[in-house]
Formats: sequence, structure tokens, C-alpha cells
Amino acid sequence: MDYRATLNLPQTSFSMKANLTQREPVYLKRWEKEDLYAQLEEQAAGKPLYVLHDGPPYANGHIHLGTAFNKILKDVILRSRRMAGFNAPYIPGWDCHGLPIEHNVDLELGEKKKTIPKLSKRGACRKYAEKWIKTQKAEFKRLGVLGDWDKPYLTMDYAYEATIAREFNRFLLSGSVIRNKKPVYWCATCTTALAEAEVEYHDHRSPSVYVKFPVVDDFSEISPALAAGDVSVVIWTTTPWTLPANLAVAFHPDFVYAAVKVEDETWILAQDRVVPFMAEVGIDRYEIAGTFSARGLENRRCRHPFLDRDSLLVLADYVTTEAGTGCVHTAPGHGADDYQTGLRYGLDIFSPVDNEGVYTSEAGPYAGQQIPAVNKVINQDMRNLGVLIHQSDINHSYPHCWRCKKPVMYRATPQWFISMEINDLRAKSLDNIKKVVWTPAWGMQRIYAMIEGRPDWCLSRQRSWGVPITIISCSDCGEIIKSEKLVQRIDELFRQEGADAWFRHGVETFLEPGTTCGKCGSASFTKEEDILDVWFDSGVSHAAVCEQREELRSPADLYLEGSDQHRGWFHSALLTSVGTRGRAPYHGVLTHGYVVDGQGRKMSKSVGNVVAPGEVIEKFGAEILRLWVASEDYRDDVKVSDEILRQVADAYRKIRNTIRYMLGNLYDFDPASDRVPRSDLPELDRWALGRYDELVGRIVGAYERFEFHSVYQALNLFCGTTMSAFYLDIIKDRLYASGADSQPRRAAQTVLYEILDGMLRLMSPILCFTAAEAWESLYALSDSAPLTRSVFFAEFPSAGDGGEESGLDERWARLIRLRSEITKALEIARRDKIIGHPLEAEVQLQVGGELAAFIEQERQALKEISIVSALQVVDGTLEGAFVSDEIEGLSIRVIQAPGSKCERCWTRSKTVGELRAHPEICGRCADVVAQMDAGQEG
RNA sequence: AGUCCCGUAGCUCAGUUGGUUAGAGCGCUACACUGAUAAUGUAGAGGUCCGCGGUUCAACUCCGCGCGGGACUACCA
Repeated sequence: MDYRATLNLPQTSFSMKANLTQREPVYLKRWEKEDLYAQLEEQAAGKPLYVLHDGPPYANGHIHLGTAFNKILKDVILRSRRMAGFNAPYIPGWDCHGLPIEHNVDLELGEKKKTIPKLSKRGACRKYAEKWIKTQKAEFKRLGVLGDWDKPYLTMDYAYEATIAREFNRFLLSGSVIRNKKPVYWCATCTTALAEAEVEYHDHRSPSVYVKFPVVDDFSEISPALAAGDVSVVIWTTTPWTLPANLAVAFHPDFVYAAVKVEDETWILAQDRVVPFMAEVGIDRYEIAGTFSARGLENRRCRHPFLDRDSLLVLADYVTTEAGTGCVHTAPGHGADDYQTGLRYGLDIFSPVDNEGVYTSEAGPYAGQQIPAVNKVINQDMRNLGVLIHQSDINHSYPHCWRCKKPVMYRATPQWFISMEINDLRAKSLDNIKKVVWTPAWGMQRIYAMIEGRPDWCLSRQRSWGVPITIISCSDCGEIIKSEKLVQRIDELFRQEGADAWFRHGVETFLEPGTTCGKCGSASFTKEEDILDVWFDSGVSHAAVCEQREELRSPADLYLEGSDQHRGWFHSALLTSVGTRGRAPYHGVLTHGYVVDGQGRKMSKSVGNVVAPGEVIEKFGAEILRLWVASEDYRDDVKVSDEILRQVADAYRKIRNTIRYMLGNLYDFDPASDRVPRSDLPELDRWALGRYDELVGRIVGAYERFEFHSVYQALNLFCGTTMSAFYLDIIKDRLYASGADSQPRRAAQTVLYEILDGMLRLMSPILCFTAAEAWESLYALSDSAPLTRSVFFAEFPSAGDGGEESGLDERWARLIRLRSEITKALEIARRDKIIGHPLEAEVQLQVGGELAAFIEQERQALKEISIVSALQVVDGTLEGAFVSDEIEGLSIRVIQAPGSKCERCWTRSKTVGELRAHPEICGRCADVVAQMDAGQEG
């Protein structure tokens, strides 16, 4: 007879195969249609607020794996905060202005870009940004990221643009905004100044030239060796085009300089550089006529090598002897160090180059020539004049524009700055950095050093797509109008029309009729045309979003971005908040590393190791991508490769199958009526609940510390080892063979139910699709069941209220150690063909002392967890037994268990055949079957 | 070039204030089961803890010097 029908075999509609690629969109559709996010928010009203403020991705191009990683991480945090009892709103945002978008729009416009009106171009940029926001929004949603996608914040929203202007005006009215002629990175191709963040360094080939600057004064008192006629200072430069702007030559105050005789000339250079210099220029006949300190040279003069003016000799401690001559060509309008030196010596910040990189009339004979092509002309002219000692080429790292990839120049132009010193912005910022919790901790050190050393914030961008620098100044004397009225007027118009208002209306629209300059009385005014650095836009999101959205607040609890944002958003947000509010916009900052390939190399198109999120979703599903995010310790760079993703998918399958098995055994369990009180549960079951309590504690703690990889590891271990390989395997007999409503089976189901219910809650922040699906299955929810019954409205289980049972854990740890030895013995017996399935076995243990008593006492438990048909302690030595390495004095012999195999429960038992009506089954099964028979009759 | 971070099994991660034979999960190999079945169970093989020196009775752990990867800063006239 086939007893299969008399068993309680698992039943579930929760399929083994996840089919994530097909199933996920179905869930997403429902969540969107019924607005899961809004329902969650509604439910969370009144709970403590947790604000994770979204750093806006740039609205350009498809999302990449790094962006996906960041968004998933945020989603996991928010979901876990919600389940921990918080109200955790999520308002995603986009950064919409700026050069990259304008650059791409320019490419689309082609020749038209030169003639198109500014407002039309701004309109085109807006449309371009809108297009990508739409695309990215869909891509983010597909990841399962939950948020207010219908009302995100955009830095190009009119209200947001108004806030940007308002925040800028706060700086302006406070006196922190200054205008300076200062060297900045300048791209002549894009015709704009660039922030430090907008330059990247690549190798570049430059000319390397040594040039003589003849001295004009009498230097004989410094050194007799300098008395003779033809004396020159020798400088080195790799940018000959800056020579027309040369105003000085710098020496190190502490270096020893040498007067070197070469034929009938005398050259001045650092003593340490003489040998390498002579070697490089190929001169072997020379003589050091004397040495001296450069201090005596200060404020003396030499002659510009080819222009009709002098060049001042100055001292500067950044001069090195690593390269060059120790005499540094100094052009205050074309270098950062040079600029500082120029200020110290009262030199003009001279920069005779226009926006397109063409010399102005101030460059004398070179006016109208293009930089850097002019290098060749200058070098040739110097050769003709006999001032060029040597020319070669040098390959070195040189700053390039991040958009057009062309070499940039350092050029002084009038720019608007936020001063780091006025109103103590630097000091206050440094102070506030210390009040923020930086994770990992080195983030503090990094941003501290940056703020400490950064120059004033150059705000000006000579572009179209952005928010204007809302400054109106007197056309005659340059005085800036600073008035609350003007600020309000700007705010009003920007709210109505966006920042376009600035370019649409004449200056008079912003001013009250009859306004005159407070300084000179003029009635003629000029609007600033430059726009603000985009970092200012996203930087003020604390004011535009956190302070204004009802569901948020400022400071936010957390900013979470990649580690590059220390110099980006974390930085600009800090300055804009400290400058206007005197405090940081965040309580905590969490950073993650970059997504790199399996070998730890950066992803790049040229290497061809870029992994697109779309590909992963198509192949594995978003759920696997989410699980991958959780599996990686993001404090360092996070690796991704096909192997890694396959591994994550394997782990997923294990988790899914464990859930499926648990569900399958709960098909007839109603917690309301079938639950067995904890005190009535067998020890094994109480032990399992103890392990589960441990898991709850571990996972809830890991979420709190944002250590999601620990959640992943703990979940794997629990599903794979604690549940699947141990507990579930052992209780199989009870679940299948005991009476459906018997206490042993109901006890096991009670445990399964509690653990599964909790496990689904615990995993739902990461595995949102699977947790939702399994939860529906567990609670038999139909498609029409309200979303509020979904797992997302549940909270995390609380850990360990079961209370410690004295000695239970220790005893069971000991039993598990013994079991592990028994399975080894079983494995040997299987190999020797004594048994196949463990239930065919009888285990005989030989051991002395206290352990023997322990085993005797726990014989039933040990038999049960070893899943064998019989187990006993025997005396005397065991022939051919397995001798344990792990447990001293333990020998184990495995023989075929006595009796016959019960056709129902597969245990070998001497009781098989005792019941005449069912000769093939054991006593226990006979009872169960008899009861079933009786039940059917009654 | 400087500063910082990282380097433990094929992969993802643990590894307490230095203290027995360095762990887990996955993967891999073999076997078993066929009532979790495109599953499940069991066992096994995998490590120069990046390398070299040093401190110490004792170093994966502390120190120094390298190598590899990454980030940041500076680019140097």
C-alpha cells in the first residue's frame, strides 16, 4: 500500500523558481497604482521622523551601477528605518543645471548655438534635463526604490531656482560675496571658468624651455662673481605663452645660488641645479665663479627677455630644486602661487588673454595670437634674440577640461567669490565639521583638510544654463545694490517665471522706479550675466527641500553619497548652510566606495569592464542587484562581476527555497488556534527559537549600524545551516508523519510560523519583492487584499523575549558537536555501503565517564537530531568503529538498524508489522493511520 | 609627488586588548537521497592571512620598508 497520501507533505503555491524578471514588474505596477509609498507615509504619521536627504544625481545619461548602488543603499536604509518604527520619507531629487547638459545641448544645436537667444537655449537645456529625469526616474523605480517619485525635487523647479537666488542673496547681503581678479582654471574652448572639481589631469606634451633674463642692476655687492657685464637669471618654463605676462622671477630665500661662467656670460641659478641643468642643456664647459644667498636679490630687477619692461626679483618658499633652475618665472595672472607672490609684492594681476585664449593688446607684439599655438612663435623669437638657452619636449600631467577634454589654462579674470574668511566661514565650517558624525570616521579628516586649505569659492560661470548671479551694480561706479526690496523682487519674479526672469526682463523690472546709485547718484545700472557654479544649486537643497517640504526637516539625519562627494555635495552643502545658518545641514554623513570590477579596477568604457544595471536586471532581476548591494561591505570599493552576481543569485535561491519549504509546511496551520505555547515546545524547538532570537538581535543591530553585509551573512548562515541543514531536516519526520493536528507537528509549525514571519520582516528592506510575495503566501492574501496588510507595514520582530533557559544552549551545543561526529561516521558507513539513507542506521556509541552519562540522558534527542532509526551507548570496544578526532575517547559504529523499514515514515523499527491491518508500517504510524481511518468513518 | 584607505580560501565576509591546529556561508569535488526534486542532505579538498624585515616568550593582529588596488590633494613654473 502507498502511504504517501497519509502524510502531511508540503504544499505551497510559492514557486521554487523566482522568475524575478517577470514577477518584479507586476509588483512594481501594483505598488505604484495603489501608491504604496503614500500609504506608508500615511501610516507613519506621528512616528519619530528620520530624514535621509537625497543627493541629486545629475540629469544626464542613463544611470550606471554606482548610481544604482547608491539609490538601493538609500532604499534599504529607509525601509529598515520604517520597520524599526520611524517615519522615513524619501524625496528623490535631480541636479539639472550646469555645463555638461549645456555642452550636450550645444552639440545638438551645432552651428545654431552661436546665434540662438539665451532664453531659447535655456529652454532647450530644460527640455534636455526633463528627458533624462524621465528616463532615470523609470530606471530608479525599476530597482524597487520607494519614494515620492511624483513630487521629486528638481534644482530647475521655479521655486528651487528662487531659493538658489535667495540663498545667494543672503551671502551677498551679509557681505561675504566679493569680486576679485584672480587666476582660475579657464577652458578657452568652453569659454568658461572651471571649478577645481571640473578639471581632470591627463598627460600632456609641452615645450620645456630655459630662458635668460638679463639683470639690469649692479649685483657686485652680492657677489664679486656677478660684477662682470653679461649677467642673466636663468628660468625654466613649460608654458612659454605665459612669458608675456611675466612680472617677476622668484628665488628661494634659503637656497644657495651660483654664478656660473659660460663662455663670456654669467648665469644665475640654484647651486644644486647646476649639474643637472648643464647636463640637460648639453654644456660641459662652465665654471662656478661664486655662490651666494638669494636674499640679497630681493626687489632688484632684471630685464624681460623680449618685452620692453623689467621683471622683479622676489623670494618665495615654494621654489624647489627638483626641476628647473631654482629661479621661477612668475606671472601673477597665470598661476596660483604666482598670484600669491604677486599680492605680496604688489604686482599687477596681469593676464593679457581673452575668453577664447587669444592675446589682448596688452600682450604687445603677440596681440591677436592664439594660445597655446603661440608657444612656437615665442620660442622662435627668443631663439632669434639669443635668450633661449635650450628647448625640448616634456610629457607631464596637465589639467584638462572635464567636458571637452582640452588642456585648460590658468587665467585671471574678474569673478565673484564667496570669501572663506569674511564672516569666518572657514573657521565656522571647520568647527561644525567636528559636530557631524562621519562614517567611516576618516571622512571627517578628509573634508576638514579640504575646507582648511581651500581658496575662496569662485561662483562665476560664464555660461547660460543655470541660475544667474543676481547682482545689479551701478554702470558708472560699479557699486553693488544691496537691498531687501531688490531681493524680494527677484524672489517674487523667480517664483513666477523661474530664473529665466533674470534674462527675460530688463534691469528696470527689478528695481524700484527712480532708483539711483547710493554712491555716485547714477541712474544707470547693469545686471550681472554670469551664472552660479552648479555646486551652489545642489548645495542649498537643505534650504530648498529639507526646510520647505512639509515631510522633512533640516538638518537632515543623514546624507549618503560616494566618497567623492567630500569635495562635492557634502562640501557645498556645508558651506552654504554654515554661511547662512551657522550650522551643518546634516547630523551624519555616510560614504560608500566606488563600484569596481572583479579585479578591483575602476570601471571605464575604454577598458570595457562597465556593467550596466539594466543588464543585471534583465539577467538576474532587481532583487539580485539589491541583494548584491547588501552583500558588499561598501566602506571600501565594491566589486561586481558575473561570478559575484552568480554567487549572490545562488545565495538568493537558497534563501528562497528555505522560505518555500517553511511555507509548504504551514499550509494547514492557523496561528490563532494551532499555536503551541513556548513552554510546551520540545527542547529542540525552543533551541531553534533561541537561534532565531539571536538572528533578530544580530540583524536589527546590523541595520541600525548600516552594516548590511552582516545582514546578508547572517541570513545566509541561518537559512542554509541553522534551518535547512539542521532544524528543517530534523523536524521533517514530525511534520510529515505525525498526525496533522498532533502536538509534535503543531509545535514544529509554531516554530516555523514564528521564524518565517520574522524572517520575512527582517529581509524585506533588502529582498522587498520576495518578502512581499512570501508574506502574501504566508497570510493567504489575495490580490485584492489591501496593501496595508503587506509586509512593509509590519515592524521588525523584537529580539529574545523568550528568556534564557539555563543550560539549554550549552547542552545543545554539546549535542550538535556529537551529531557532527555521528554524521562523519554515517558518511563512512554510506561509503562502505552499510547504509544509504541515515534512517537505515543504528548508531552505537562507545565512550567513557561523564560524557557517557550525558549521552544516555540525551539519547532520544541525539537520535532525533542525527536522523537515525536507533542510537545507543554500548560497553566494550567497538570493532571497526570510527574514532573521533574531535571528542576524546569517542568511538562510533554504524550498523543497519534492527527491524524493517516502515513504508510510511521510512524509519527502521521492530514495531513494523505489529498491526495486522497495516503490516508495512511502524507502531507510531499505525496509530496515526488508525486515527485517520477512524476520523474518516466518524 | 604627498596624504589617507584597502589587501584573510575561487567568491562574499568574520577574526575580541597580540595567545592552542586562522573561521563562516557560497562555489567546487565526491557520495547519498528521490516525500523541499532544475531541489535536499553528508563529507572532502581549498590559506606563504600581499611580500620582506623588526619588536615580542608569542604577530593575521603592533612597527618599518616595499608591492598591488583605490580615493583625495597638488601639480611645479
